[in-house]
Amino acid sequence: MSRQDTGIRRATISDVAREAGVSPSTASVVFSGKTPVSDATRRRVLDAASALGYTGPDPRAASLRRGRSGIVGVVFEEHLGTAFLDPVKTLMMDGLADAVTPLGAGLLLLRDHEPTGSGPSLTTAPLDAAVLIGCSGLLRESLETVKARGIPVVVIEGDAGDDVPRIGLDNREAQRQAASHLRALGHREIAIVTLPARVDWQRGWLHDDTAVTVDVTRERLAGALDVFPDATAYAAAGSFIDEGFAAGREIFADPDRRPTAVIAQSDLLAAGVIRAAEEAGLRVPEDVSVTGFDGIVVDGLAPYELTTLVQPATDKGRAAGAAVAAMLEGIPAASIRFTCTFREGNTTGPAPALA
Amino acid sequence: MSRQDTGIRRATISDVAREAGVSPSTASVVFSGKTPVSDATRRRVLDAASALGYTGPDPRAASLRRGRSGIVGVVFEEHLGTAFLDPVKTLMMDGLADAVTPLGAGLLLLRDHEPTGSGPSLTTAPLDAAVLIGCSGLLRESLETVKARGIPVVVIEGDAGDDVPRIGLDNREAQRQAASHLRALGHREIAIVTLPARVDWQRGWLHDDTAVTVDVTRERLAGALDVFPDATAYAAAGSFIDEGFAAGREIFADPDRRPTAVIAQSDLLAAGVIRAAEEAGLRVPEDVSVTGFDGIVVDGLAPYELTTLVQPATDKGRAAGAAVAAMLEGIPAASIRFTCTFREGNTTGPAPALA
DNA sequence: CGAGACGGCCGAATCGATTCGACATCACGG
DNA sequence: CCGTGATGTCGAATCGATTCGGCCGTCTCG
Repeated sequence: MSRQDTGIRRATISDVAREAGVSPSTASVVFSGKTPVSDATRRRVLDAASALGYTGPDPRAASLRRGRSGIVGVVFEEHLGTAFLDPVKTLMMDGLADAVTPLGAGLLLLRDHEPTGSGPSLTTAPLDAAVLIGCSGLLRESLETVKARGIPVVVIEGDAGDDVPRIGLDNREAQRQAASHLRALGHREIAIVTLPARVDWQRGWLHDDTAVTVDVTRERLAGALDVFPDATAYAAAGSFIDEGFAAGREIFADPDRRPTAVIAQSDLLAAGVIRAAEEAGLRVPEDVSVTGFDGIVVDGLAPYELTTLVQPATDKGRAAGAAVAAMLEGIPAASIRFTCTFREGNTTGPAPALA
Repeated sequence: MSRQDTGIRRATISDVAREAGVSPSTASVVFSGKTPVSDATRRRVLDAASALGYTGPDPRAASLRRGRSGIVGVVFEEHLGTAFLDPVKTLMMDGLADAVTPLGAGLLLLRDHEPTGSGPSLTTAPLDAAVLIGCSGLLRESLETVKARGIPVVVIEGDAGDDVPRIGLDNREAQRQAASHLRALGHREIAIVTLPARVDWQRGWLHDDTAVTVDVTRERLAGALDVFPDATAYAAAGSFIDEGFAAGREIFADPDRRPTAVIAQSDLLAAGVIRAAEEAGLRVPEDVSVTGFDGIVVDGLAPYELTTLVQPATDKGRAAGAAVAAMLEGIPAASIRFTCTFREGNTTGPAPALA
């Protein structure tokens, strides 16, 4: 009934064993290769299998017995499609995929807060481990479920308590480095374009620093403020060029109060800011300097080369994968904090002489 | 042993049942809700569960018994990270996610040709269904495995034989429409920038039409050639702005043989072509017209509005999800062919008068 | 007041494969 | 000629939950 209605049900390994005249255990071993089998037997089993159209052990049954499903859940806090719009996340996924593949595992996409109820959540999916991405408070909830299920967890860019390995970045220090660079170039009037301050944030000026609940945003902001305590900050609604463009327009709106440099918290934002600057008739970097963050390749930004902080996004993913692998082995995984590298491009230059 | 080494093993539903003083079947029913249970019993079971730290049925066991895992595999033919660079695929994933969520299923990312061997493939993952994306011959192989396993399959943008539902696009007709538009505007000298002609294609002029093995590329090319048989074609190595830029440079290189219009097979390529045109000192659309394909929002292309073919990318994903859902119900799903809508932007205009 | 209906709960079989200790066989060296 | 290993195969238990027929007690309606 519940079976694929081809009338007859698929062959099982017992069927194959019977057909081959061996015991199920032997047949099983032929497929798993856990134990040596004589060539003759192997041949017989394999022949029987293909005769019956048996394509290998049912993963469901295997995973039950093994206690492993070969699936690592990746939990996002945003709409799945949105997550992949972010090149950094994409790169991380890449690294993650790289790292779990040799483990024989695949990546299951999960949403943090499933809206339509019935979806597969942390609770119902056959996961071996989970990787949480992001840092908003929302993840806390997911975290509890997962920890309760006794599944190894790793958190990327977020804080999940001390018992959960964390893959992070030296956001504050890195951002401070970029800020110092600008300071050294003589800049004093600075505007900051930040990533969203909160989930569901609408773009707008950031007057109250405490309003920032997203860790990454807060840390990078702090780094910038370390050097320029008086800088103004405008928070975008996402890491997109268009958001940066909108922010840039705001920032360059009043000719009398134009900053000489803009610190953007992502390369995409920076690209938008540059475009806004061009629109406002400002040359980059002669009239205004712009720094980014991430070190990704912004498609279509040429000939500009962003002055930015290069973060090892792929490595972060890979590290998360490695941590998962370790935990699966029973070895406790340590938190890792990656370091960004400052890269000077052609979007920053000496502060223009005072008008 | 193989257990999570917390010393004691996790509680099972039988433990809970015992603790609550009911039979395992009753306890099971409390969680699944398949059968009415008295409130008193439910309470007892739930209490027992939380006392034992039982977080719900083990998905592995459940899926074995149920014959369903709640997982739909999505097979890409490229590096996972690369796949998400394409906005169209991203949108499709979105639609797909939407459509399978109410089904209670999640999306498992799979690579067609797992390089490192041991990865989870179509053969080893506990899939309820699979969605193949893309169209190269490589997928053929995957297809066989999946069909052999008796798993429902849907193919997006590709041909998999008549017994496999296919979600497609009227690529040729649509592209022809754009070409006709240009023709009506008086254009006669046309260059086409195509998507990759083959997997692992290096960018370059396309001299031999038969070299094109990728379906989408071929169909759109055919549509353009229907109207402009003599058009030259340059095949990019991927759907990126930078690729379009590179192609554009080639195309605009020789001032004596510049086309008056460029048909790009994707919006991203078109954006790059426009940028190349600007670089060459050509105005769009006064000196050269450019059309795209996809109808996506190209981040940072403003103020241009591409003349393009809008394809219902999200709907394609949704349709694939729906097809999967149907097949899971035992209802055979039909192939669907979506229609693109021509949208005129400000990147096409009358052909310039002859110099 | 009795019979049928129905809500609730239980038993037992089942899903399909894996695993490990036991066992048979055969070769070889002392 | 027999003990000792090595090699390969088998049996049986197990993984954890689901499901369906059946049974029992109560409620309802005639």
